[in-house]
This record gives sequence, structure tokens and C-alpha cells, in this order.
Amino acid sequence: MAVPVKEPRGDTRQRLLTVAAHLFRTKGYAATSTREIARHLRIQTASLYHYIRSKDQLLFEIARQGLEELEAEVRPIVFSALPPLEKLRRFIETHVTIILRYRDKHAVMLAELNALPARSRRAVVALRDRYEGLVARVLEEGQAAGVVRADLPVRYLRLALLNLLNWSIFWFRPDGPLAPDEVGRMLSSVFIDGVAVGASRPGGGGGLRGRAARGSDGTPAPGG
Amino acid sequence: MAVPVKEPRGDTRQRLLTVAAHLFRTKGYAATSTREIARHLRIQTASLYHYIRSKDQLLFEIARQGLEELEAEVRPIVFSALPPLEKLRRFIETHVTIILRYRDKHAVMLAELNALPARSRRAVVALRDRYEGLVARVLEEGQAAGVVRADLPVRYLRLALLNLLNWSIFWFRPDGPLAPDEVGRMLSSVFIDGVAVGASRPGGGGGLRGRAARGSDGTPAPGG
DNA sequence: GTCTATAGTGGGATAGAC
DNA sequence: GTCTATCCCACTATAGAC
Repeated sequence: MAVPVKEPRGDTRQRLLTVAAHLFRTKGYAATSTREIARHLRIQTASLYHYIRSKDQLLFEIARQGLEELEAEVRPIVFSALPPLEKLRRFIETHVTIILRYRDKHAVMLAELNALPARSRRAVVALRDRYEGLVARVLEEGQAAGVVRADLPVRYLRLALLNLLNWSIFWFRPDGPLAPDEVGRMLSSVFIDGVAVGASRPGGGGGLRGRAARGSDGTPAPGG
Repeated sequence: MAVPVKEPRGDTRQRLLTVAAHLFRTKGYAATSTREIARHLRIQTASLYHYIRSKDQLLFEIARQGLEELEAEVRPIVFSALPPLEKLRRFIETHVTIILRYRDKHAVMLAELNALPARSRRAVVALRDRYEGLVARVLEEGQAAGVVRADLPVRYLRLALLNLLNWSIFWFRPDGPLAPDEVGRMLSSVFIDGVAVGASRPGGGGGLRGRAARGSDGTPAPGG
């Protein structure tokens, strides 16, 4: 994973990826022109091609980086010795915190995957499948320990979980009332405990303890 | 809601919307050309403009239709006299069944909303906000009756719920092991009950009774 | 209501000097 | 590593005949 020595272009290239990810998230990949990317970097369009071979490759690198960084953060938790339900909770909160912190990359990865040509799309899908294997592992451990319901196959639990987590990226606002880790706690609480008031959670518990939970009117509390 | 008499173009126009929605979902709005839409309809590109003013308008009509049809299906449930938790369950299952049945329209609405020019985007957002008001209403009734947890504001419960439901549209396969209504039952069970094995749901219950739940390997059962 | 023809624009990418 | 200049192509949309 170390950066090769013969890569002196790292800095500018990384700026390029960052700027492109931001534009791709806000305008969409197909609707963002290379001219526009160049303008934001204050260089000419032709100069981009010193760093990348094509616009496609730009998208590919963004998706690859996002998935690899996410896996690097989550892997230690998955292979830790935490109790299964606590491991699930920690996984969820870390996953959410990371994707919201690096929102541009991950939103692009989720929304624009099928804008990639077949070859590189397969490469990204392979990375994604590997990551989803980690998610499945956490859920399986929970089932094996009898703390996660086993009436639904892990496959569907995983799909439901990633629905719930990933798509918060499209409504999350960095200057909104919830910080990334608070969104993570809220979502882990919903996934694990559900929303029905049952015998195991009479009135509350597991709710938001931070800046949120001001009431049910959703009035944003100030602060980033 | 009746079709005006002075609209003899209804049939071909509706075919146009259907074909466009399918292409927009599979290739993306910006990446789909008007030439390609025309080719699928076996007419010339110029002929499209007898039915629509612009490619933008095509996208707008798709999103509008999707939201209006969805609201028409869900509204009777929201204003019914069902007990709050049962109403929530029925809402979830209906919402999911409809968006998966008319997958093209709804996927386009979710994924390509910000490809719209500002004016028409605001119109779609207004429709979406109205629909989300119905969702909030169902959750509020649950809280007021004490059957839905009140430690999380309705605003966040609603965001979590729509995450969980809407994005199943991107992994759902009509020829996969689950039918739309089965996905709905699975997701309502996860949202309402959660995945932890608690006192209120010792081992199972609320799981899939149909074609799914073949085991945890996710092997698809044949049949649509 | 469908066609042929084309206007007019903006796109990704390359050549080759400095 | 950045530039100017430009190629070539695909796109949306329009004009106007039938």
C-alpha cells in the first residue's frame, strides 16, 4: 500500500481527484466537462492529460480510493474480539462516519458506478464485493451468537443495512444539526433496535444524546 | 385526474415516457441521447419534438408521474382507520411494492432529480415534500399512540425509513428470488422490529414466509 | 405526425512548442 | 508540467417539406 517512489505527481494528481470528485457529486459525472475540472484547477484542459489517460480513469480512481480507504478503516473492527452486537454497532458507526466525512468520493462511487466502462466497472465491483463480505461476516457472527435474528438470510440483512447506511450520503449536510458520528449512532440504533416500542426498550434508550433530539419538529440545532 | 379529451397523443406520448424512463435508469439521463430514445421508438429524432418540448421536459414528466401515482396509492392507507403500527406496516409494504413495480420511473426520480433545471426541479421537490409529509404523519401517529419510539425525532425516523425503502430499487431484480411485496415485508420487519434478538421477538417471527428465506446463502429461487 | 437536412454548440482528446 | 491550437465527433434542437 506504500506510495511508489517514482510518483512525484502525487500532490497535484490528488488535488485533481478531489476536485473531480466534488464536481461529479454535485453535477453528475456525464454532466461535468473536463474543461470545467481544468478551470477549477486553474490549468488548461490539455494539462489534465498529463495526470490521467481519460475522464473515465478519473472516475475509476475516485471509486477505488473510496473503497480502499473505507475497508482499511473497517477491517480492524471486523477482526476484533468485540462481542457480536457491539461489533455490529461499531461497524455501522465507523462506516457511516467515514462515508459522510469523505462524502464526495463515496457519493460518486454509489451514484456513478455504472457510468464506468465495463472493464473498470468490474474492478470496482470486485472491491465492493470484498467489502460487502466483511459486512456479511459481522452479521453472520451475530446470528451464530444468537444475538441477531436468524429468520432473515444474511444476504437480505446486508442489503437492508447498506440501504439504510449508504444513502444517508445524499441528504447529509455538513452544516446541518447532526455530525457524521451522530448519524451513525442514530442509524445503528434504528437497525439494531427497530422503531417499535417493545418490551426490550420500553420508552427510549439508544436515542441521540448529542446535538440532535431537540424534539420531534426537526428544528436544526446550530453548529457544525 | 381524468385524461383531457383534447389529448389524442396520449398513447404514443406514454410509450415515449416509458422508453425514456427505461433508458434513463439503465444508462443515466445525461448519458442517454435523444437519438437513442428515437431509435428505440423507431422514429426519427426530430419526431420526438412533436411530443415534448425538450429532453428536460421528458425527465420532468417521468418524475412527476412517478410521484403522483405513488401518492395516489399510499394516501388511502395514511387516512385509513388502521391501528398506527399496522398502518405503518401497510404503508411500507405499499410504498415498496409500487416503486419496485414501476422501477424505471422511480429510479430515475431518485437518481436524476438534480439533472433537472432549477424551475422544474423545484416543482418535483414540492411534490416529494408533500409525499414525505404523509410519511411523517404515519410516524407521528405511531409516536402519539406510544407504539413508535419517541426518543428520535420524526424527521430522522423518516429519513432512515426512506433510505431503507427507496434504495432497494437499485439492487432489486424482477427475476430474483424476492417479489416486490416480499421485499416490502422484509423491510417493514427490519424497520419496525430491528435485527437484535430481544424479549419481544425471541427467535423469529415477521420473517419471510414466501419464496425467500431459503437459507443464508442467498441462492435465488426461480420465478418472477 | 413523420420525415430529411442541418444549424449551432460543446464535448473528449491530441499535437507539438516551450 | 503547462501551454496554444485544433481535430473530430456527438449532441440537442429547429426548419420546413410531405
